Amino acid sequence: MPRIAAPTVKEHRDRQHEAILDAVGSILAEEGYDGLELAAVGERVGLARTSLYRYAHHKDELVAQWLERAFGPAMAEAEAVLGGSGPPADRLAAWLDGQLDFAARPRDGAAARLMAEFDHLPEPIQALVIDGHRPLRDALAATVDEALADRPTRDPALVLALIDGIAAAATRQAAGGVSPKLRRETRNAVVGLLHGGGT
Amino acid sequence: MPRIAAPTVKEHRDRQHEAILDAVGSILAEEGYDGLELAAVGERVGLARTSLYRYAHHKDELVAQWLERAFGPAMAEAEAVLGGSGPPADRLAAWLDGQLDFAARPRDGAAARLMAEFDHLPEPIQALVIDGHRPLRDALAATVDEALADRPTRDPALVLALIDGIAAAATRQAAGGVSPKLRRETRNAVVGLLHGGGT
DNA sequence: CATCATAGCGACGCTGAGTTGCCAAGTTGC
DNA sequence: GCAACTTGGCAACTCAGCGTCGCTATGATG
Repeated sequence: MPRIAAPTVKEHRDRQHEAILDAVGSILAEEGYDGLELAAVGERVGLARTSLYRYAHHKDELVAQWLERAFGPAMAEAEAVLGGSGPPADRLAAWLDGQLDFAARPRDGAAARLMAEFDHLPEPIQALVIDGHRPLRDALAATVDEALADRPTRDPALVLALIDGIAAAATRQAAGGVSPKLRRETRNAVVGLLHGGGT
Repeated sequence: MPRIAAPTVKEHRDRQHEAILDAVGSILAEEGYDGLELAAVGERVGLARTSLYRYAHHKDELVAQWLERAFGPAMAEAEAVLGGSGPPADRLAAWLDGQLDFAARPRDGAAARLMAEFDHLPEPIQALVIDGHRPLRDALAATVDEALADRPTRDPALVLALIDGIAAAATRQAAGGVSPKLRRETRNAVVGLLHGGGT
């Protein structure tokens, strides 16, 4: 155990782990997923590339850990917003507002970017993350169901998919900053999607 | 020039090229972009892996060629639809209809899948293809501008981005078949996005 | 028929992920 | 306080996949 810079080994390990995930995040923000190389991660932390395998079994696991750390709190909050009280359309709009804020926070730029590109990530990562997302997906679906409860001709699953598309597009836009216009257009788009609709 | 199975060399080359792009397409459909390996492409065509470099400088160029072949006609048609006559909202709806039909054609499943995820493809591919897409993007933007011409408070760029998101989400849904409901929900979503809006 | 152009291929080099065995430095039990 | 144990770190290795190079065989060209 060479070079320990913390009171205890356990603590040292925690710090290193944090530093590694920080490096992963910043590289993801700068280079994107395809530009993420373990050698670069190690270099930023001051570790040999192979030492990273003490903290994760695979490169993708490192990314998954980082996603968990980055998304965990925001997802919990989003779930709370969706599960709150008030008209479902308002809750959805509030959720979207939160998404935009999250995407706009510079520190979480990488997170937002990956969220927007989720479909393109390698299968294993999707699989690793999808479980963490399930509660949020369920909350979203439930809220859309509720919003459309008295509109039997609407198709909640499709509406949910379209809201998803809007949210993804808006999130991408928000990476460059959240303007009032963006907030308004997005909110109107979602609310319109719920209220508009067919016969 | 060993083993030629066509009247002329030129023709032989064309056939090989077609066969290679076919192989690229089928592998893309089966394995996705990340699962595309030149060795597999070569094997399907009956060529050594390295021989593929006679037809493209890089792996990504092969993908770009395939995209061009796959999207070219559909893009031209989409451009024509958008540039047609009638209310701009109707033209956008018609364009979306075409997108859904295209995505639902089994033979073009891989193309539709990649189109839906275009934004998430690796940078080099985007760069290679983006030029081919520009006319369509321009036509889309122009149509949205036209649709919002008498609504000075709206933001055409943002609306376009959101329509994009809806189109992508709908295209993904359409890969599993186009139901009347999907068609209706999608159309309403886009039209609502144009007509709804702020103050 | 001599020359040229080029499809195809095998050998090679490079990069980046993952494995293995060793060492050094904390931790633990007596 | 020392011996046994644990574990972070690392260098050397393997492996997969992309791209390059030089040669050969064969069709085109005059």
